[in-house]
Amino acid sequence: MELADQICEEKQLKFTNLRRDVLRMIWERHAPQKAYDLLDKLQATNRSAKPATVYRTLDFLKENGFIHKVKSLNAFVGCSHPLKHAECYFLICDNCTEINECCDGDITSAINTMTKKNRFFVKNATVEIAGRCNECSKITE
Amino acid sequence: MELADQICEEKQLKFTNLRRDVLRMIWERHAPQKAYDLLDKLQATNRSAKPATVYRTLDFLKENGFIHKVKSLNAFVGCSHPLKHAECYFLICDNCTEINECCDGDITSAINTMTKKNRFFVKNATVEIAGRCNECSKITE
DNA sequence: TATTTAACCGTTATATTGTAACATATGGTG
DNA sequence: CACCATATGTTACAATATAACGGTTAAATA
Repeated sequence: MELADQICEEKQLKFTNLRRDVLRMIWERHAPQKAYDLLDKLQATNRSAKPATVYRTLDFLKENGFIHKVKSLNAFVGCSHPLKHAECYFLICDNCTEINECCDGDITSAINTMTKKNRFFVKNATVEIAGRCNECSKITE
Repeated sequence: MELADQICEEKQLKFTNLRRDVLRMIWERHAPQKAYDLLDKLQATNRSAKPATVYRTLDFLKENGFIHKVKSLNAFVGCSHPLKHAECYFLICDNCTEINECCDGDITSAINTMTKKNRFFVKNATVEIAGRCNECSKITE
């Protein structure tokens, strides 16, 4: 959060209460959160919140690298290093729904090699790996 | 399509007209197609088609490895090698919307190494790379 | 052949996810 | 203060997806 403050100041972005609240909510849980769940929470203190309120705010946070959208879940998680927002890959446990952001250079360079071979110019790579975290792999089937 | 026929026979799956039609529609274009677009096309010949019709059929095709869902687009593409359906990665041109299925061992092994390091047990890896294909990179900004 | 059963499909309804468009407020700048 | 840009409020709706139930079909077994 303090980092977000810093970055907004540097980039001259308006880190309004609304944006601050939503980012805080997202960081409150370790698991991806749905837009409409965030909306419910928002409405607890901000009666006028509507879908557009949430989606606009999420857009701002996404564009500025503070959060990621997890596409396989249609849900949102905080980004733990907004400054190098690009090479972020996710490990998503389908039992406990915890999510783990990983930045792996080997994956990045494998992607780069592969895309170069295909003469493809990458803007953005989505890597979302679903499975079981170590804890959950022991317990349930 | 013939391959699909074969596989269904081997696996004792019922490759009904509906399923066959939807798979054919998906293969008709090289770009990912939306569920509701497929529904529109279906309704041209099959008045009774409803959302559930399409989604059920897509589920069948997905579960049996004939198609992929492209999560970053909420759209569906044919799988070019249903028999080894696992290590499929996508290059998605955001200009012409063509999509390219790639099976890259280096990416797979980078993912395996990374997940092992994190003691994570992979069930399924989604890799969707957005950018420009060679053609489109020359033309538009 | 008759009976059973499981899968497939039709149908209605509704849930979930996401945007468009326009009005109003707010805060910085000339 | 007047102006402008950006942010937010508000209404309406579009797009994506699933639940639930009943009828039909086709294959399997008695």
